Amino acid sequence: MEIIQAVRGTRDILPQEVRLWQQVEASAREILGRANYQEIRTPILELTELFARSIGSATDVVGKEMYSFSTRGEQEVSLRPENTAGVVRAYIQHGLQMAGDVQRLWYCGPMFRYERPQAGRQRQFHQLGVELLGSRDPRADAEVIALAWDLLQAVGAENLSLRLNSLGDPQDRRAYRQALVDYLTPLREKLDPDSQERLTRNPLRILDSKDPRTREIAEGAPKLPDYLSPESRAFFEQVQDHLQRLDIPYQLDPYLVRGLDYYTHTAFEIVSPDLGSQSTVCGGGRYDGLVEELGGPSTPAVGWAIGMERLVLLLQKKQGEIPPALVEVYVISRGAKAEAQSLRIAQALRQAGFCTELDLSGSAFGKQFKRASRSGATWAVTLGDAEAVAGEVQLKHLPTGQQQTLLQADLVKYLASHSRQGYGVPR
RNA sequence: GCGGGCGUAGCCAAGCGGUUAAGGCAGAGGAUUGUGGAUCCUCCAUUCGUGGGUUCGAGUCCCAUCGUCCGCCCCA
Repeated sequence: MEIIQAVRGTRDILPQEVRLWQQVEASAREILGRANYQEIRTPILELTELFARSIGSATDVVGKEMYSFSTRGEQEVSLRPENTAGVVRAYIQHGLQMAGDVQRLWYCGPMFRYERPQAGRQRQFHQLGVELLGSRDPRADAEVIALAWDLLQAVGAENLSLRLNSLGDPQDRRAYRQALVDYLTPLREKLDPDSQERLTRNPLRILDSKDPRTREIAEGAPKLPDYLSPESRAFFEQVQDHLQRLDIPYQLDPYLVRGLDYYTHTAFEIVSPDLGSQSTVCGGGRYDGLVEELGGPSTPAVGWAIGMERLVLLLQKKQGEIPPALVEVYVISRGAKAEAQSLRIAQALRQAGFCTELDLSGSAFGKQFKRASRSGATWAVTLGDAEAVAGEVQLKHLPTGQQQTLLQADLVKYLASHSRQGYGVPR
C-alpha cells in the first residue's frame, strides 16, 4: 500500500517543535498585548482580486505564486499569500476606522505561495504580523519596528540586523524609477539575464541583484535617497531619530526594495546571516495608499510580518529542544478491578491540577514502573488487586523511593499538601 | 520556472557490482509473573524513496519519477 505523504512544500510540525512555536506565540501575545495590539483572525481564502489590487498583479507573488481557483459559485478565490491585504479588507469592511483613529492589530497564521521549496521557504508557511492603521506619525513606524525588535530579542534570536530604507511617496518612487531606467537602459546588454527582464517589470529590484557584474553597474546608478522629496526625507529622518532614541541599531540600505507594490516611505527588513539564502526573518514597511486603493478612506498604515518557520529555524539552531512539560503523577494499575478504578483516580488528579499519565499497558508492575521513571514523574500511584479491594493506593515518591499506603479518598488531599506543583490551579 | 547535491528502520548511520544489508539511539520481550532510570540476553529493514533498465549478479551503474537540501528567481 502506497503511503500518502504531505503535499510538497507543506510539512507537519510535530509536538516537540510545536513547543517552540508556542513559546514564540506566547511572547508575541505578551509583547504586542502590552502595546495594546489586538489579535485579528481573517479568512485564509479571499477573492483573488484583493491580492491583485493590493500586492500588485505584476509581482511574482500574484503573477505566478498564488493558489488560485474558482469556487462553485464561480468566484475567483486564492489562498492568501500574505495577510496585510486581508487585514486591510477587514478593516474597511467593518468600518474599523470608526472605532478609533488608530487601530493596532496583529495576526498569526498560515500563508500559501506556490514556490520551489527550500529551507526556510515552504508553500504553506506561517507569518506573525502587525498592522498599525490610521497614523502617519513617524513614531508609528518606529513603534512597529521596535516591537518586532523586542519580540525577536525576547525569544532569543541572535545575530540579527535591521536594514532600513525609504521608498518615498509614489511620486518620488516614480521619478526615481524613471531615472533608474534611463540609466540602465543603455547598459542593458551588460546586465545578467534576470535583470534585463526586470528592467521593464521591476527595475528597482535590479539594485538588489546578486550577480557581480550587475552589482557593479548598480553601484553607479542613481541613488534612491537623492530622489526623495524634502517631506519624505524629513519623515525618514524622524523615523531614524526615534530608532536612535530607542537604541535600536540599524543600517541604511539604499538598495533595499520591498517586493510588494503597496509599500511607501519606510521599508525595512530584519535579516540573519544564519539562514542561508532565505535570510529575511521579518519584513515590513509603510503602506499609506493601500487602504484607499482597496476602496476605504484614505488611511496611512505601517506593518510587518515575521516568517515563523525562519524564526523557529534560527531558535532551533541556537537552543535546540525544549523539554516537554513534566508529568507529575504516573498511575500504575494491574488486574481487572484495579484497572477499572484507575481512570477515575487519574481523572480526579487531573481535575485537581496535576499533570497525570495513566499507564494503559496492563503489563507487569516492573515495566510500568520503568515507564513511570522515564516519564519524569515525581509520584507513582500504584493500584493492584489488594488496593482495589481495600479502596487504597500505594503512593511512591520516585526520587526517594519512599512508598506509603493511602486511602483513595485521601490521595488528592495528600498530594496537594506534599507537592509543590499545581493544587487547585487547573491548567 | 532554471542549475546542482542527496534519499539505507521512528532517529543517526556503515556499505562504493558478488552468497545471509554493519553499528548506535529509541522501542518490545525476558533475567526480575507486586515495584523504577544500572547490567545482561533476545527481538526489531525478505529489503535500501518509487518505477523501469543495464548485468550471470544492483543498496551500489543508467533513466524516469517523487521527496528533500543548496544556489538562482522571489520573499517572511
